[in-house]
Amino acid sequence: MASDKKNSQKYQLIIDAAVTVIANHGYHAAQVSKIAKEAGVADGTIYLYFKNKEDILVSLFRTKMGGFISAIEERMETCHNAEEKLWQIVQMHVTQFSAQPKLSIVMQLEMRQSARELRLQINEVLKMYVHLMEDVIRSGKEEGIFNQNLDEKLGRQMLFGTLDEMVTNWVMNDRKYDLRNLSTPAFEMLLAAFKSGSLRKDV
Amino acid sequence: MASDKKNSQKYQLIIDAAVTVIANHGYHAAQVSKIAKEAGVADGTIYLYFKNKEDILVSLFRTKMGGFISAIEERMETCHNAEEKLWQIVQMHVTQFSAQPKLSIVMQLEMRQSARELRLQINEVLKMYVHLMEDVIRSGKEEGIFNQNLDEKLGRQMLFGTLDEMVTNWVMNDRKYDLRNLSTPAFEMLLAAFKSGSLRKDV
Amino acid sequence: MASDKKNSQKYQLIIDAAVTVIANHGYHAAQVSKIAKEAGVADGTIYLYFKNKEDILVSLFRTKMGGFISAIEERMETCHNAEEKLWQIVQMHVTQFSAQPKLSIVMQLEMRQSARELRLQINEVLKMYVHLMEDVIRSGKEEGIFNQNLDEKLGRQMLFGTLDEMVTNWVMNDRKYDLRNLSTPAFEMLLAAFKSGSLRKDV
Amino acid sequence: MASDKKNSQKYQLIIDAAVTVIANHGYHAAQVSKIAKEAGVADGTIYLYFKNKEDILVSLFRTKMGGFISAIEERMETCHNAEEKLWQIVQMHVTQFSAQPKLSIVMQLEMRQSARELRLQINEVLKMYVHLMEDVIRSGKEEGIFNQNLDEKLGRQMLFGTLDEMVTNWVMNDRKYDLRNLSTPAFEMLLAAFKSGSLRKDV
DNA sequence: GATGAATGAGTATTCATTCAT
DNA sequence: AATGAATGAATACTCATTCAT
Repeated sequence: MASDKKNSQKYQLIIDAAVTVIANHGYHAAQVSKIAKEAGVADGTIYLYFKNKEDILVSLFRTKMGGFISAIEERMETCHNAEEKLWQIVQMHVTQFSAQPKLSIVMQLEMRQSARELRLQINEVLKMYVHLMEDVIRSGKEEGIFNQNLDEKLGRQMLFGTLDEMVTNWVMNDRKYDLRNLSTPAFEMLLAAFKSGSLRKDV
Repeated sequence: MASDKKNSQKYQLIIDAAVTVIANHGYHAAQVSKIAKEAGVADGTIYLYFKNKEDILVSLFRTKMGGFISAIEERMETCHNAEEKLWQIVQMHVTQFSAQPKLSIVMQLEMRQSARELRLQINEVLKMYVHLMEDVIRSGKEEGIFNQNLDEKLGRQMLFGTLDEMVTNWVMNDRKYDLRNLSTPAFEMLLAAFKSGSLRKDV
Repeated sequence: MASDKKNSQKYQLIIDAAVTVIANHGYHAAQVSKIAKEAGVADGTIYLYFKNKEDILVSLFRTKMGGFISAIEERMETCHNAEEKLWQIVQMHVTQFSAQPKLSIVMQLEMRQSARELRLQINEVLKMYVHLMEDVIRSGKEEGIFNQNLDEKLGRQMLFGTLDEMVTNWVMNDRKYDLRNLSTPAFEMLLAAFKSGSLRKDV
Repeated sequence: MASDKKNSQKYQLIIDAAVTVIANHGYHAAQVSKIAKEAGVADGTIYLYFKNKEDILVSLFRTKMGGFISAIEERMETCHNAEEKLWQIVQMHVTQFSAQPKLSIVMQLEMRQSARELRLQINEVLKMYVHLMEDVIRSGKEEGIFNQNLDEKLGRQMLFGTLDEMVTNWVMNDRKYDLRNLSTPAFEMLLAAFKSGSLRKDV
């Protein structure tokens, strides 16, 4: 039944309405009634598809971030080594946010204002992304491309932290510049960082 | 007069009470009356020292983050080159948060839930830190240590993004490990990243 | 839609509850929650029908005073000259307040304690009554019944001031006597006053 | 001791400060601290001269209205008959308010917003004025100038209601015109009203 | 499935008054 | 007498959620 609902037309309709309302009015002004109005349904109808307001937001995050990560995972399969994979992560991360300005606002600025409890659920979704990143770093080490001493968690923190800060800055500056221009230099710096230890070791 | 108040004993008392309450109960459960009780003053007394609730939080951030940044700036003066300065930023950032667990929770998790308006004021304070970081990167380029093509803003985003993500992960994992152990590998990776371009140029 | 709400059962229910609460407890003790309880609805329901507390009071005044004035205007149409009209004003003013003791308390004593802003809106409603009175005085002059030199505004001030003071005194004396007994002598005095100049002119 | 205080310099200083503050900021914005500041004394000092805030306002009313009524009573003594006395009341009432714009605002608009309890004490002060007016009407009847059937209370209500409404309208219209110009026509109308019955009796 | 009117818990802030100095 | 820092009670309004239709 849950799956029935998630495949239903209105389920997506309501999630997209939530994205629009949050992007336009901000997280704190995104009342359930406003989302219902944007979706063209009655307030009560929301509760036929979602347990409560938090469920809308978690579902929003799961759906959108899920698609985001899936797209990257798909690309991974075409890659021959960790360097290419790293490039795909950087490039896809930047490209996908570039292509969805409304979603960028919601993800980078507004949803971060959410309560602790919701943030925990968001983190559950992000774990997939985290694992993906750590897998790439691990395989890079196995391939001998990255420094053998590279801490996988620290590497992932640098990778995610850098990408996240890049996108956040871009959104906070009203998306005035083309974020995609930063993917190549960012990739090169991250690559150098991940290789770094090895360089010195060679000496 | 404003300075009188800020130097007063109770001003700090109330700010410290706010840190404690937010760390213990979370941002959304931090009612003014709870802060007053923790500080051992009457609710109304709060308003002799702060304009409103938002003012408590902004002052908290300004005071604590101001001290944080000042401590780093002070260290800068003892450094002879950009590499040393970068090390000081990484090391001090990590050390200062390590030493103040309650403040870490407040800064990394709770205050990010604040409303847009408050976050704008927080960003004003952070600008000082951003400038400090960009200054270091710029001087590193001038000294020929960092890649001449290194984008100062992108470099700063990587620096801040990495440090911020490191601390956030540490806090979210209940500070189970010693954050300071990460400062050396993080510094080395960042240094390699900032030098990276130059290596290729040498070729 | 606004009209839908104003015609709704609950709109009137709440206004009548406000009259009762204000009459019984006084203006300053008339909390929204008390009005809601008296009306038998939840606090929040009030805000489905009124913008805020002030809106309840303005609506109360507009509704009640509007009906009051309409009743007088209706009677005006049956009158053949200004003297009859003047009589209707005096008699209806006195009769209507006599018939609604609770409303008299609210109008004459309690609502006058309202803040400046609310009083401005009250004055807007009263303007209708003022115009009605001035129209009668003007027509009396045109009919040659009242003194040609009679200042319309001054005449209206005497008419309203006298009636208002009569009702206020009656309410403040706990409505111990029959206010309607004063309508005939009051009318005769006002009539003499309005004619007065003309008498001397004849000489 | 009470008399000591009332004769003290600061007692009057504080009352005059209250008039100024209420006239400038309105009744509801006239906080004790604002009055203290205007008077140039500390908040606590107020309570050495007045029991509480209400006591300031009652004292204000008693002092100012007392002087107002005394001035009229004094004039009464120079009058030879009720007609002259009536003229003095009308003329003095209008003249005294004309001469004190700030006090007019306070008396006619602002103090009427006061709570029921305060209003009762104000009415106590006004009783002196009421008696004065009723005395004049009674003497007018005894002198055969006014209608023998004239109800003293009703007559007084007309007299006070008319004067009060005249002054209130003048204040509400920002004192744009010379109120004193209305004293003669108002007097003539009132005189006619008070004589009225007698005219018909003569017939 | 769909509606939307009704619910009611929860909280920042002001300001008259006090009292230690 | 004078001060002014400290007190703490009191209240309108929002909005997620329900449920009768």
